[in-house]
Amino acid sequence: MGAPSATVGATTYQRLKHDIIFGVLKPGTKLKLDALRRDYAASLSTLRETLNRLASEGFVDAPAQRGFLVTPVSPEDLEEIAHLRVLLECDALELSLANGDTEWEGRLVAAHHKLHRIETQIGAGDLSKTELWKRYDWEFHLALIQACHSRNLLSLHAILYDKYLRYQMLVLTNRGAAAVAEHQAMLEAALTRDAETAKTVLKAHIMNGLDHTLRAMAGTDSKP
Amino acid sequence: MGAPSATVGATTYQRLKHDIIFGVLKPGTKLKLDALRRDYAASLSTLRETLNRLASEGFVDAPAQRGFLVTPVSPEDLEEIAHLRVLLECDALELSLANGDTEWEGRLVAAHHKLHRIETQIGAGDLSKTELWKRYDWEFHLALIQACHSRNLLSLHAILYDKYLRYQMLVLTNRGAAAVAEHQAMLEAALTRDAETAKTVLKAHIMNGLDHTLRAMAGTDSKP
DNA sequence: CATGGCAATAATATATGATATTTTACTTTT
DNA sequence: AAAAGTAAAATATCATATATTATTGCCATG
Repeated sequence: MGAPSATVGATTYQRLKHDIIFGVLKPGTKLKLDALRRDYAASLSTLRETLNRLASEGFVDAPAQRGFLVTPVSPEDLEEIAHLRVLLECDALELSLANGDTEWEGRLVAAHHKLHRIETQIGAGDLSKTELWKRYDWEFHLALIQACHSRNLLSLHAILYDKYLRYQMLVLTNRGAAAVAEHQAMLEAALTRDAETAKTVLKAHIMNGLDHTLRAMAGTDSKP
Repeated sequence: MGAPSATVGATTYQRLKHDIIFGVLKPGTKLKLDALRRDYAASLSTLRETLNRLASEGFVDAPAQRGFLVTPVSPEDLEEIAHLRVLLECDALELSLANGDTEWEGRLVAAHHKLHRIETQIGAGDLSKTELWKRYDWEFHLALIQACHSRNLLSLHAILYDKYLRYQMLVLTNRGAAAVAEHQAMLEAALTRDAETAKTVLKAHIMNGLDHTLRAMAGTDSKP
């Protein structure tokens, strides 16, 4: 039972991407192929294939002739990502509210329930269950837009969500009650098909998170 | 002079991508590694790296354990792509009009001039200079949004433009005078910083192209 | 003491060949 | 003609080899 063992390439891809997003591999880190071969138990060819994919998604930089490194971070980059996430996710949300059927509503309610549970359990300081919490956050945001029926839109959005997430993981803080209320408001607006409200709250939700993360980044900045 | 010979990987990437976009490799074609090795004079490793990159950009499909194929086409996919291109390019255009300086205006005027020249030379039926024409079209659309100052936005847009272009190349027709007028209108709106008009025209420009291509696709459809 | 240049070293890009698995094609059987 | 089983082709992965390119440390020169 469970997923039948996937290919080496696929698991390496997931592990590397995970480690970049969750900060195991810090921004700017040089990715030396020999070291990676040990750590990820994959051959050179497989690793290079994986790194090329991550490079084209923007999680890895591949300057010509000098290998790979974890894509660096910057406030400007985060702002761009947040901006794009607002643009795409709001658009997808509108489409989804227009198309979603009852099945979709069911999945949305379920996703929100799980997210709400863990959000209220965790509280504003606790960071022990971060991975699970972020998974549920992802599932809720995905559920919201899933009825947009555009594979292209969904796959672009997934990448942006992950890039945004990396910055959140970098500063390791959470906004607590405010975010909970925003999720609640989005659920309600979605169920009543109030696209305008839903979009407004979503935009605020993302921009507040941006603001929060930017402040935290400035706080932990290396410059004194 | 000229670009110093790039790496094998880079040139293979460009050639493969070009051949997919311009229909040398038809949608759905199986990409057999052995054959590619001959045709593109690259080793297996290099080819697989390239194909993985193209896969993550969506030009190639890579179903688990059964190699690679040129991503198939469908009217739905084209509609999604056109929709996304409108969304991103209009947003970028607005930002660009807000930020562009005189240098930017200069590059824009130059790009339009080249495009206009070749557009009026070619006429509605001629397809001999297609590649050059499309290059100038790209340069003009890029010039319009280049002052948006968002690397992330520009790189997403570049991929969408290429995907849209593949469909246009697939049906090999052009809209003639109408498109010329739209380009002209966009240039003027851009120079007068009239973002609303520019966006409206741009949206119409893309949607008209979509419509045109969809009709042509329906016409050459394999089903009788 | 700084600086420019050069050799030694490390790392990368590319290529080749080998093996285990998996698909696909084909043939035989019922 | 459907099912089953086998042969052939293709893929995924790996180990290794070579040429090219980047990096580092050292030395001479100013």
